Amino acid sequence: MSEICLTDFEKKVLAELRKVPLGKVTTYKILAEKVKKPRAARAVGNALNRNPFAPQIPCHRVVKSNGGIGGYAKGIKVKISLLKKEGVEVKNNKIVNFKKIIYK
DNA sequence: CTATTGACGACAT
DNA sequence: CATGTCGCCAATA
Repeated sequence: MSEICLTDFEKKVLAELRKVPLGKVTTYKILAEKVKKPRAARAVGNALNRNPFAPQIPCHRVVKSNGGIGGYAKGIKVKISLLKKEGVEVKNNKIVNFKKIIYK
């Protein structure tokens, strides 16, 4: 029954996303580099958007390279709430101490 | 195959 | 620091 409904690209992105520890965040660009496609930050965002594993995988821990929140399929508000719940401070749609909690 | 779209990034102004 | 423009990549029609 376990049939792949995702492309290789998406599977790789999700696999790396799982490694992000709680209380930390990563970026679309870093994720793209992890899948050996450093210029595919945009495609990474698309992959997460289409990703059927919404809360199962920490999609909400992915933010923009400049510390911005980015987007979220269920709404940016929910994304911020989840981050705060995990101890990540968010102010004016930006990650506080971004460089200190970023996971590479 | 081409065109369009989108949870992006870097740079210019 | 805010906004606009261009480039980049994968998925979809």
